[in-house]
Amino acid sequence: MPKIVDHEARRAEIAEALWRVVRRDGIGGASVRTVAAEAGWSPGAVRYYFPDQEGLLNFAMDLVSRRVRERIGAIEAIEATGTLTEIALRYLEEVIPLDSEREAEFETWLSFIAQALTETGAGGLRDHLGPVQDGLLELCQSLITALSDGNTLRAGLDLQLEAERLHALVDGLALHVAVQPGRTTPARVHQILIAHLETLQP
Amino acid sequence: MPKIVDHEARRAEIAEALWRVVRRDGIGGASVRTVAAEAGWSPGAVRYYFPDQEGLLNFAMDLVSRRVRERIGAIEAIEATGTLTEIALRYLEEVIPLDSEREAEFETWLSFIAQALTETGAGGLRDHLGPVQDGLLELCQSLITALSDGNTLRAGLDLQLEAERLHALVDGLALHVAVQPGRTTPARVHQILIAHLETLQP
DNA sequence: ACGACGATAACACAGGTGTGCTAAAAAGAG
DNA sequence: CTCTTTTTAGCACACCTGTGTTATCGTCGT
Repeated sequence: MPKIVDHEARRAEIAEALWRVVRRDGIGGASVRTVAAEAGWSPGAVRYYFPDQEGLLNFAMDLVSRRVRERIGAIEAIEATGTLTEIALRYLEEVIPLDSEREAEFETWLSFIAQALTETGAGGLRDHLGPVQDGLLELCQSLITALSDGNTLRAGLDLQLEAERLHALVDGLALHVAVQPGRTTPARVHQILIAHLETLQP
Repeated sequence: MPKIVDHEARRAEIAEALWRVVRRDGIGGASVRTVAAEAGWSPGAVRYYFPDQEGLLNFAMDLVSRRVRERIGAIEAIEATGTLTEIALRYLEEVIPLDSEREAEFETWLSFIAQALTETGAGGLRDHLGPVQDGLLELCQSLITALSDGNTLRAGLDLQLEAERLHALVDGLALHVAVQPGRTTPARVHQILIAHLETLQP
């Protein structure tokens, strides 16, 4: 029997190289050859795992999607000390790109979004947009629900609307951090999120 | 004397063709040839007005930037009837992509952002990011200030922080409209903005 | 040792790209 | 009409792209 490699792991490794290329040169710079060079293999080797580049791009975007949702799922196990608001804050900051790793992830994701929006109808990159969006929205929903159940929420609020408002705020902050990190600093994001959560309190 | 054409107008016309190509095929699809075909000229003609494609891209992005800021400036003349909150709402909805034209503009802008973020340091597309961002932030600032001066604002609010929070909310909503127009409808955006402005009232 | 087969590399081809250069066309002044 | 300058089209070159095909390498069970 010949050498056996874990295909899925190898594909993930190549996809991560794709991310780095996309972040460095934009999505247009992600050719089979450049990705192969970034990953440290020959173009032929890359094409063994991905017959065409469309499949490569799709896999890479899907992998981002899966990683993001995994991370959102993983933070269920976050430290549950302090007030409910403090806990909610900790959840949210897990999602906003405040360190360089998540910053890279968000910028890459932004490139994917821009590319996916050019495709009309479903069936390509566009299919990966919804799940990530949904994951973050569901997180916001469960946070709002938790605040509500803990009587940490003003009465008479529309919970669904508040979740969507929080969701938009979080994505907007993430975008601002990416575009103008000098102005929208992590500390500033912290302040704005605190202020927002406080306005939800009784 | 030879035929005289308005260079600036012709460049703008070509830049608008560039936008259409970017929106349809992504920024990678915007070559000198494709843009020329979209604009209805020969590649040579396009190259007469833009010596290289980097200049073309820069001009096109700068033109978006100028147009957006012009539009923000132009809505100073908006109808000033109703409560201050209603007026503020009308301003904000002038900025969020709720019709197909501004939707196209926003998607194109998103592609530019993604591409600009790949460039390290200043000097390229990245220079056009700040001004647009600033324009929208300043609009939010003046709206918050107007609400404050009109005693339509809760006491004790940090005006600068509220402007930034509103700014992030607006950009997040715009992003959500672009990514999931099915879920984030214009009517929903309207509701969320109203809810947000109401939380700022005394 | 050997052979079989998964994994990798290499090459070939047609097509698209940016851009430098050159020839043609158009249009008003004299 | 003719000349002059601006504007447009066209061609050529080297380079990069995706992908199909073919050959080589490495590793293991026998």
